[in-house]
Amino acid sequence: MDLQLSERKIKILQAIIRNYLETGEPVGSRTISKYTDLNLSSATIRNEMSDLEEMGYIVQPHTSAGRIPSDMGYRLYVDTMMEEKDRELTELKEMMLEKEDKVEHLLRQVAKLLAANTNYVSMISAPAIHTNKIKFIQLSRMDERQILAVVVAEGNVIKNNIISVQERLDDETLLKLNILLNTHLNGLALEEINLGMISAMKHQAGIHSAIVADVIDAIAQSIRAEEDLEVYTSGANNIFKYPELADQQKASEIINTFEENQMLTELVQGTLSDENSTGIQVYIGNETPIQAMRDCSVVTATYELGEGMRGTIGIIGPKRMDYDKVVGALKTITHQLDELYKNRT
Amino acid sequence: MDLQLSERKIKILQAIIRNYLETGEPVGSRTISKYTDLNLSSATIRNEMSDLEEMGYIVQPHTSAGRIPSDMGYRLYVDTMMEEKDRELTELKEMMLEKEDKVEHLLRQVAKLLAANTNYVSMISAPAIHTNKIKFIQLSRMDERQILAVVVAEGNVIKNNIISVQERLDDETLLKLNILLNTHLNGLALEEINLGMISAMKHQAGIHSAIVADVIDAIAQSIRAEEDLEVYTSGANNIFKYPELADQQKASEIINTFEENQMLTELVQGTLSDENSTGIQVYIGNETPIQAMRDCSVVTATYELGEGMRGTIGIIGPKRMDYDKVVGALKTITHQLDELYKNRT
DNA sequence: TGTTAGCACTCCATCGAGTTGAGTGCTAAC
DNA sequence: GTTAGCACTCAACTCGATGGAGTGCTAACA
Repeated sequence: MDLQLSERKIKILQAIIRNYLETGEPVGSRTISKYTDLNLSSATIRNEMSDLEEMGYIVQPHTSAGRIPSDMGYRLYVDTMMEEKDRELTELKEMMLEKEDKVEHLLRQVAKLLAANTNYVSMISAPAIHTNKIKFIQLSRMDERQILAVVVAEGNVIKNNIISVQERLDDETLLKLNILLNTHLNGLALEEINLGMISAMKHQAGIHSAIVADVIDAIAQSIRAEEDLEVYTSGANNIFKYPELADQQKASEIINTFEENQMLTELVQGTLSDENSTGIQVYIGNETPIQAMRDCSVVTATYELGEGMRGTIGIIGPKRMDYDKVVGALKTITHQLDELYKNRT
Repeated sequence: MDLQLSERKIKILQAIIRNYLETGEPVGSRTISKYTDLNLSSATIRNEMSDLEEMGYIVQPHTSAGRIPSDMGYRLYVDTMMEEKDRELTELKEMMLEKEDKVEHLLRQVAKLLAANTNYVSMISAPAIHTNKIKFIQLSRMDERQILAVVVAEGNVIKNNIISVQERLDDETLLKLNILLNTHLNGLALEEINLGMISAMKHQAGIHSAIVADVIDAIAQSIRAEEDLEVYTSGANNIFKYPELADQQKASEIINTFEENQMLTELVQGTLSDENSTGIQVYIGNETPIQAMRDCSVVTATYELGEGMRGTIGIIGPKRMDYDKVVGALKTITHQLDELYKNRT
């Protein structure tokens, strides 16, 4: 048997997958024979299907049932046969015109929209601040022993931090510290802050060097706290629309995973670190790093809100999800998010 | 038939409910006859049960099945027969010692803990800021046309707000505005800010009165934005542990409700506005304002984090939830949250 | 040599009949 | 007022029969 896929085999495989994506039912040889332009009898199709099964692209749930795509089959489909559908998400455009000024709200809205449009579950991670530049820092005194540090980063991401200090601070000192911090740190990405700078600042702060240390610690910490980054999900109940995911065992597991968004961050990290051409990644079944989602497929994309502010947006659905549509939708949406930022500045 | 419940009927009803809460199965006359100290034959129990059914406290899922409590039966139980179990939530104490400084994180933790301990779904609303006093306001300039307003309220609740202004502001003016706002507004609850004050401030601001208006608008808006208050839920997948809630239709509906936390706020509002003695409210089945939860019971409690900062904490579970335990746990937890605040200040 | 028709075979899904067991309501006796 | 006894009901389960979709194989055909 030739291990190479003939043209005809590809056509048949494609037909099988397309059909299965639509119906969710195993597809038999007669269906293919009838609804393709191949003009082959079901018997011939059967032979070919037998080959395809042996090659590992399709499987039979049981003898005397039709075939369904294997993970490998889906993979081939996604890699080589997909035809993206460009879906217009007009609602998104409208929504964005409203200029949600809270990034968080915007993202939630996007997630919601995406879930509603695709009938899958959507997730979206807030853009990671640590790739981002500090716009300014503002220290204010709250009371005797506490000061409030506000860090504003490029893209108007705001972090608040309450710092407890040992010594009392008068207004003048606070002002000086403010200036000191801002002159040194403004415009820097958070990774760019190094020990040399810190010690220089400490030196300049003189007797207040302890506070500088505290403040920088707090800033660093507030950044690190962001490491377990927020991930919003939407449309979790959509999984009930797909019988293969809707049984209690699986549904419970999946829902739980969404709640423990800890796990989702793994996915996000994976997507962010990966630098492939399109920025879109597809995890089929067991390819996903999340055990609970072995019966799902996950499609993720990276969006950018300008200068290094990157987040991840993703769709989780059954393995038989409409990849064409999903990839198209994700592309559209990331593109529109990019646009949004451009218009904003 | 006497409409008054005899001592014996009460005992039987109580036994039925207790048993049903434990097993989740309809309970028959023989069970009661055996496992109570009433020493009555099953036939007698049957007669009594027949009465109880006629009175509406119990129902039969079908002829030839045992009885289960009706909403009315549960109601009677909760109102008069419950024996709170004081559960020690030691983990909570430990956790609180760590002094999570972000209120949000603390609340999420509490929700998680509560869900894990009860095996029901928990929800918790962030404390409403609008019952709260302004500690200070800090305006900083971000760039030409934008200023950042940080409002810190009693209890260290922090709101950020980016305000776009028409005119350019120099540092001096900003400083003046800062002082102006703080002298007028510090220590006030947000409802206490009235038009008189605002016009006074505008007057003092002179040519910058437009900005004062902008700022106050923004503050008011940031407060109003808080109206659709955050509600965190945890343990959603616990509903799958109760067959009466685990079927697709219902589970989907319930999960969806959690996501649209819009709905939950209704519940929260209801609890917050109600001023009954214990602060604990029990909604059984159809009593709940949320249609999707007609097969659930919801128990809510109000917690306080000092001076007017109140939020709601709640448990959602099947109607046959262990009310004794849940009410106990909620009391413990709200009490400990109160304690926490005391130790903090 | 590739394609097709035909046929036996497999296996799931569905349906109905029969069985079981828990539980009731009623009646008559205590 | 309480209890024993009995007929009755009904959901849940088991079991076998039936039907249909689909396959694999073989033999014939172009």
